[in-house]
Amino acid sequence: MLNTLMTDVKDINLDHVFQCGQCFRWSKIDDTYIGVVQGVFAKVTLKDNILNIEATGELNWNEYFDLNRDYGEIKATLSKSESSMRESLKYGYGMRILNQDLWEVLVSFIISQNNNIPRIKGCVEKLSKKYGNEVYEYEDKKYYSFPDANILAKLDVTDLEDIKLGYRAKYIIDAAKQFQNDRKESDIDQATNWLLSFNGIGPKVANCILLFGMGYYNAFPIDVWVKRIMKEMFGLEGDKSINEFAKMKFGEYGGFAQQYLFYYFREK
DNA sequence: TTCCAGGTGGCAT
DNA sequence: ATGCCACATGGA
Repeated sequence: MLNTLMTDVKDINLDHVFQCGQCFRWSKIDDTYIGVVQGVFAKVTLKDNILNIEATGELNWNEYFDLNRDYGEIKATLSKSESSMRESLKYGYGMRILNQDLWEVLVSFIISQNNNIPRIKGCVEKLSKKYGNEVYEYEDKKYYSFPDANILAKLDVTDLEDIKLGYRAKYIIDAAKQFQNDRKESDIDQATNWLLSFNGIGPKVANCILLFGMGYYNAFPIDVWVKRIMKEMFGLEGDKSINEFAKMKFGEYGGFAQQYLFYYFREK
């Protein structure tokens, strides 16, 4: 196991990072989070501003946890432009947007449609167990990588019956056939069009993928929770007015704002 | 039993 | 362009 220490880390809390709804493959045992990233098994703890990572392989953890970004500045800016954000910012003070694998995010959020978080996690786990590679065994539990697109592309929907993906199984196999990692989209509009060309990816899922898997931090996913929040806080209804408001109010930090709000209201 | 969950595709206006 | 509605699954 490789041990990595990140000292003096700021604006980070592992519960906020892993439980804010952006990822589905980390589990908590006592104070330790355990997961698999890019085929690397890892145990993560945070104590006294030291992030301790034990992993089975090399990974740029600095990038994964987005540690080069100044979240203090982001929170200060959001707080200034919209004072009613402050409760959410305070509540989820240690949230960070992880730099996750695009393919894993794409599939995970196809699964997320009309679904609940515990079941999404279950589906992603079962998918990994059946079609990923065994990466490590820890305390009598085996951990698996998320399966590559070329593995899932060969499957038939009947192969996925026991994963209980429902009608989403077809979307995932089709997406696996269509997915190419070497793409040429260079801005958010091109990337959005590429995502919307997948069957089973609509505006909401596309925005989640843009934000969590492609580094477009101005993406603003609008789901049932965000609709409630926007109506309650600002009296806004309809995706169009919500999008305009987010763009005007949060600008390049839209994705962060959305995530602080989502996490606070969902936990509340 | 019915309703809901980080929605979307297909079809009718 | 906009408004319904079916869609698998499991927990409340």
